[in-house]
Amino acid sequence: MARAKKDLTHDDILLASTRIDPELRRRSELLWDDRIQATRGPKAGVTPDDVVRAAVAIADADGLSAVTMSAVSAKLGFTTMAVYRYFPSKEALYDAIVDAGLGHPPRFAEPRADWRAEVTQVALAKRAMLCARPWLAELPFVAAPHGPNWLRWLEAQTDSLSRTGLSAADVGQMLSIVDGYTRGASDTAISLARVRARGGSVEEWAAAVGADLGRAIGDPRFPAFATLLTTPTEGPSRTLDESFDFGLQRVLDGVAMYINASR
Amino acid sequence: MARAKKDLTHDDILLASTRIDPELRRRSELLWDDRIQATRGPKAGVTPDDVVRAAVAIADADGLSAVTMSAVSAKLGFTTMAVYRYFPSKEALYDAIVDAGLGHPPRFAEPRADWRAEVTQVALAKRAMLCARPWLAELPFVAAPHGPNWLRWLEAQTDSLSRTGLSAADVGQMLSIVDGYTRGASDTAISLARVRARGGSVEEWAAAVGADLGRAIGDPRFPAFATLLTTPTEGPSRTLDESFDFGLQRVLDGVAMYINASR
DNA sequence: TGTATTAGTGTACTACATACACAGTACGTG
DNA sequence: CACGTACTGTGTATGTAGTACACTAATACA
Repeated sequence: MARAKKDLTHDDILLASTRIDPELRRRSELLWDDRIQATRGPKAGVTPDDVVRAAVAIADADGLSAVTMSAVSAKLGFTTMAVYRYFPSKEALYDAIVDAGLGHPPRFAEPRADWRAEVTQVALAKRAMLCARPWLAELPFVAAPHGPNWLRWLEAQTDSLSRTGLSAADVGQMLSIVDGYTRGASDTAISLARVRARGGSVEEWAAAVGADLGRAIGDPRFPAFATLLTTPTEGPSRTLDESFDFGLQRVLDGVAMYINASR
Repeated sequence: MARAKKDLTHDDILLASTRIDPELRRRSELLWDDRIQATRGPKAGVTPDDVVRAAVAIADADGLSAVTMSAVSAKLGFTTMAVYRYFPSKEALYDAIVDAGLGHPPRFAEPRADWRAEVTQVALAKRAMLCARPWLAELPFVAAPHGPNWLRWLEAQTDSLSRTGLSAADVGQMLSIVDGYTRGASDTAISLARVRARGGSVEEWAAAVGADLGRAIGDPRFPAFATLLTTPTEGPSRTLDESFDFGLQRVLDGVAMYINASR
């Protein structure tokens, strides 16, 4: 079957080097380039990293919407426009706080464990990181420039998955499965973490979510889901974390099945 | 092991009915209540649905950031404040366009297919829907009130998964696995769709993403990922869609394995 | 000792969400 | 049938935020 021209393969993505939007390129460079120390002029009072730290602190304390250019400047003791000396736009600053907020993945213990234990470890750590900084999930990950910390997480998972003996293409595929599940299935916990971060109670959050889902009960349009909600659970109910881990193991069962079949 | 008090189980989420933030409750009601037709006063020029349609059209055409209260009003031929007669805040309007944007899941053919085929069908449809309206993914799904269309998608997946004979709790678990993967693993395609929607070319997007990932090559911090990028693919490379479907099948392998073990 | 360069300031402009008071309209009751 | 009431859309105003631009002051190099 002929492949339509616009059906991009993963390989195509890497033959870059064509003209990139100069603004995007600039934003990306700010995440990677060791900034050149200016020689003339007054000494800078702070470093770009100080700016990022201030912005992250604000996001941690009061959520992403509190991270305004003037709030960051004020935190540093400057007037609003000062931040523009370090980041040309709010978007560029946001790129930087995302990468800073991601932090580092866990380091693997030596001697190395098997791939499955390691992949689980990183996935749980990533989920925990997202819950610790729920504002990260408010930003589009893929659309924005990728910084070094973003790659650190990819590297960790790639490293573990490479130990399976799969081909490079298959490793990439398994990576996207695990990471897709990790990010997608963390949404509920992240939403709870966000409410908590703003001082809301768990009960409040549960009430709001439960009330909306509960509308299914008695509504003829949602019979199966209503049954799901009203059937009492046999045995102990899982916490959100246990539920995530259980699901992860089912996903990894599928991954393992493919690995075994590939040998 | 004793469970800490704050470790919420899925069951706890449903014993709602305690005090809910009145603003949230109001926003939720706007998604569900059949609006009471006012008897006195001038006749409304448009319905709330018209407002939502106008807003969705703007989002489809120019992205979420173009959906401002004045843009929506202008599209309807009104001045800015008119929209506030229909939705008390921009957030409430956003709730409504999210639910409208979700649309309906595909209807299952009769006679019904097996659960796996149906789950695949809905997952692919959901991904296609998200790519068709990439602005949906910019909004926090879980945090916002859930409208009827949101439940329709849940209902479809629940319905299929219920045919497996699993317990209600397990159906819910499998649901969150499949939906987690579906949303998480659609990110890349959504990001591409967003660029396309704004008139950007595929090459442009690929160049930007590829350039950032390509920084791993030659960087000693990312050896495994660099290898992943530089190893030539044997055989045909997958498109993004094929890749998603392949991953989904691996996830469903894991789900099926659990189902078989549960019998 | 200039002179180019740069850090932070001050001011101003724009876009946007939204509060509030108002004008006109149409129903329902006396 | 008239009047009050409730409701729709308007006009105006305010606060917040992002950011352009010109300015002042500081610093190192020629």
